[in-house]
Amino acid sequence: MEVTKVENQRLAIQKKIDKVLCSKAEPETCCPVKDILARFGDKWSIYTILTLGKEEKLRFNELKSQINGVSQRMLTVTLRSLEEDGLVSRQVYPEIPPRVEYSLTPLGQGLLLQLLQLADWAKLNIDQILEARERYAKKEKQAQLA
Amino acid sequence: MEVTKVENQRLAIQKKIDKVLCSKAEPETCCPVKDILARFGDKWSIYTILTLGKEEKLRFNELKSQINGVSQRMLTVTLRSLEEDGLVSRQVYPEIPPRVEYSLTPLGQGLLLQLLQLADWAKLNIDQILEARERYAKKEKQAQLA
DNA sequence: CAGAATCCTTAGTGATACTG
DNA sequence: CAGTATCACTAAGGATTCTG
Repeated sequence: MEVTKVENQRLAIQKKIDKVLCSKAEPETCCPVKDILARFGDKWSIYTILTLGKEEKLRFNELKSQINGVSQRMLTVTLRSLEEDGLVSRQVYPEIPPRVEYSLTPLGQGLLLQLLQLADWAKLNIDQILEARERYAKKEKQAQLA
Repeated sequence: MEVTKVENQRLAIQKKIDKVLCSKAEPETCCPVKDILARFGDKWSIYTILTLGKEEKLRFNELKSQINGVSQRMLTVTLRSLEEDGLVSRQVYPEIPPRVEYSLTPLGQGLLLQLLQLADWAKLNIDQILEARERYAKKEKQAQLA
């Protein structure tokens, strides 16, 4: 019985993978995971989403000062691409000096929750990963000596 | 009552973000999410993990033929980095011709589950994202005409 | 078969200067 | 303030050739 259960779980996973992993043709829009990952797989998107998640509404320079190390250019590029995907909304107030407020859309908030879940897993397993890296580094060293 | 509940949820999220988002110093090892994302934010890692998740054990060329478009070099690089993090195990059989079998470690299987969860979200929301992109493209076009 | 090594192209990123 | 435009650099990725 137990064995069948595990077996069934395995099959369910394989089935899921098959649906997610469209192996051929159209590299775009075909694999939704890949497409989503491309959104925050870059250097600044995660930080931007997390920072906006904390504060609800932030102006350009507020974001820039809270995201440590980002350049003006890259923040602009990142915000544009997030806006393009409907994850961030951009509210322009036609004043002088100009004021622009950024915030997460409901869609962006949904993604934020996914990121936080991933973060839970990451925190739970980061030590294992760091250990694995050390082990690997040691093995490398020994291989070089030989 | 309802309001307080929502309010509390919001605070819980902000707290979580604060823990995940270490804003200053040590860019490495400090933000676990970023660190994990760097693992499969690249071009081939996800495909590799998903493909290995389907088949349990695969040889180098089997992987290469199943991951559509990957070069020999990039597959090697990807596998090495996944092995380094303890996500993939590499079993060498000292025969002639050589045989090498790759498989997910328990840690890698854990990450696979996370990826599949993300995939669920992705599939659920990909349409909204695509719509947002179209809307954005239209707005861009109109702005250019003006 | 499973790669290592090399070279080359280009996309991502960053610094700087300028503008409504 | 909130950008845009330009240039320059680096690293990711890919094509090819060679090997135990």
